[in-house]
Amino acid sequence: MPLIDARLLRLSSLYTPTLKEDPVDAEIASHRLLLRAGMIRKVAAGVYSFLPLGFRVLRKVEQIVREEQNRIGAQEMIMSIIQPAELWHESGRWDVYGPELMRFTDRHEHGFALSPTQEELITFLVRDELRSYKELPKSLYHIQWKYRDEIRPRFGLMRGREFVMKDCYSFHTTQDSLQEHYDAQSEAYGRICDRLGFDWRAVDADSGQIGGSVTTEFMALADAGEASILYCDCGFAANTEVAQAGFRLTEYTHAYQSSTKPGSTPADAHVRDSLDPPIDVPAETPADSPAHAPVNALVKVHTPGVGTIAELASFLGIGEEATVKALAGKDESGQLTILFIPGNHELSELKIFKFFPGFEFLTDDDMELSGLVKGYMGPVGLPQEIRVVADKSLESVTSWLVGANEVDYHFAGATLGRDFEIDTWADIAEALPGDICSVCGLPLKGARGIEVGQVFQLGTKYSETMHATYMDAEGAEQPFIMGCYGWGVTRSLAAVVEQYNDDNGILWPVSVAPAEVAVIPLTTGDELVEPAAEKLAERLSEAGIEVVIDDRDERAGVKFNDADLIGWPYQLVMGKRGLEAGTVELKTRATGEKIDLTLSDAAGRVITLVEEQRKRFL
RNA sequence: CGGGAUGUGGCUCAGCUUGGUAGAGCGCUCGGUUCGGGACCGAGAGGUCGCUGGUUCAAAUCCAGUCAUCCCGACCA
Repeated sequence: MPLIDARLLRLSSLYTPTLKEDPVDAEIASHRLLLRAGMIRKVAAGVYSFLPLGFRVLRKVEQIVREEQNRIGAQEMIMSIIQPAELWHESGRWDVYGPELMRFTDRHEHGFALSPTQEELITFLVRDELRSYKELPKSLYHIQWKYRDEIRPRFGLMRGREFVMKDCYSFHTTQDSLQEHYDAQSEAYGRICDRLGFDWRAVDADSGQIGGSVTTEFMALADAGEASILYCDCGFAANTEVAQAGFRLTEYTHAYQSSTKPGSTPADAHVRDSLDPPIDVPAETPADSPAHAPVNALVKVHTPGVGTIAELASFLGIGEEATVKALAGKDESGQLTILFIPGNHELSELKIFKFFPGFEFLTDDDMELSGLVKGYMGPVGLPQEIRVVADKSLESVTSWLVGANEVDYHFAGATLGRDFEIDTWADIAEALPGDICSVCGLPLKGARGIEVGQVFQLGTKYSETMHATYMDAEGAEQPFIMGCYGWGVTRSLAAVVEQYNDDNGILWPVSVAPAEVAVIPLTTGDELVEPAAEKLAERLSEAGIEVVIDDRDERAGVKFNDADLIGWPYQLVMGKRGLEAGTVELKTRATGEKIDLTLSDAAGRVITLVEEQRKRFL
């Protein structure tokens, strides 16, 4: 058996150890199938080797990214993974990055880091040689291994400690110039998503550790994704971390009325929309019943032992969205703060930290000391010294159902401006699907996503701390205005499999498939089948098609199953039966469709199909 | 780091409760029969039972520690 065949991939000699059974440690589709198809193997937690077929796919993903970067004028280079500690000290991130930065010491006791990202090195690289405004703008990228000692690597290639990332850095003299390249990168990222076949969304996001203010994440939609996003048909889309939902007005304009039945308990109470006309109060109702109160009156409701939102909602027989949740904490100055958010929402930690750095919740003891009643906090009658903050979505809600600051009691109909005031309105609640889009007012939809890319406008954050400057037209030193653009290459590979798989295996889009066409002779050694298969494979290969031939001495079932598992997009099945009638079978993996072609037509038809697919992904 | 779980031939797992001989299926090697959706028959190779220590006449099994891996949470391409 020849070891090398430059044109044809031969399964008989290819190293692709496929597995019949699911590996026990693999949970999600991409991890499971890439292992089973013999494309990757685990080395350690979050560290994988790419076997020949996996490597081919990896190279194809890289090539698509490379072409789209080159197209917008970014220049490819390659920077080292090993980086001296001094650079990281200079930017201040040696300490900030924390244990996630993989570090080591050489024999001379010099500290180094394995690169998790390249802001430091690229800034170091250009600051002494890119000196004049005449040389700007510049955009430089490389596709390189990255190292991050993740707290919890998981899901195979999805969150590894070693992964391939394309990272690009651009240098500008003006914000306009940065914006222009940022837009070009965003468009390039959209094209990469399209060429990889992604169902994707570009979303507003948090800039995290990298810093900067303007940023967009590119999400491949998939249930296995670690990110959650909210989007709207109007085009709005954001990472749930930062999504600011519009007012959930109608949900909260409820007033409480106690039941009118004599001897009734609060559990019989019902909640009605405040815009409705007042309900009729039957004649026999006692004169002191709250039922006689105006609809928006402040009503104290006895709610014994009801200390949580869930209990309150079920006790009153209403939805959690009709209640207001209170949380007590303090910021770094020690200022006591009560936060109010819609009852069915959670506080967003990311948002609260932006408003109140160092915010932490009050302990039960602290609450008692401050005179707060756990489980029954509300805005009515709070001491002056407590700062009262409420989520923006509550601003237009006039009537609140809240704690009465007294054990076992809540207030219904607590009215903003009449019964209480809010000191600060802030976006602090995490938005949910069904919340109102702040752009168009329709309900938001939710989805899970895999973050495959993110673009940032860094501004002068790194150039200032690392003194990276150029000379402007007036001869004055100016810090570079920078952008950076990351794309997860290995993660993209996993994302493709997440979106393209079925019970039998992977359904590679032609753009990244390890080969475009598989020729599958069903009987080896047969004087009719074997030469015909070799000839057909040869012809396709000569036409520039990437062909694999399954020339292993295996039974038909094994070949079919491996072909579907690995996911060759087009499979030409050649059996004795068909060939005697002059036909071969063409199976399209993505659709499962099988059609018979005459032997003489087969090559031409498949070449046309592949070329159509190639165009689709260009 | 907190919570949960698992470590037994290459893979998937049984055996552990109740200590005494290490097992199955798949895969692999050889021979034969088969050959269009993971064949069958026969023969065979292959295991420090994660590691260390303890209890015991005797430990895969009981005890302690430790390491690794996976899942949930806090961090992120």
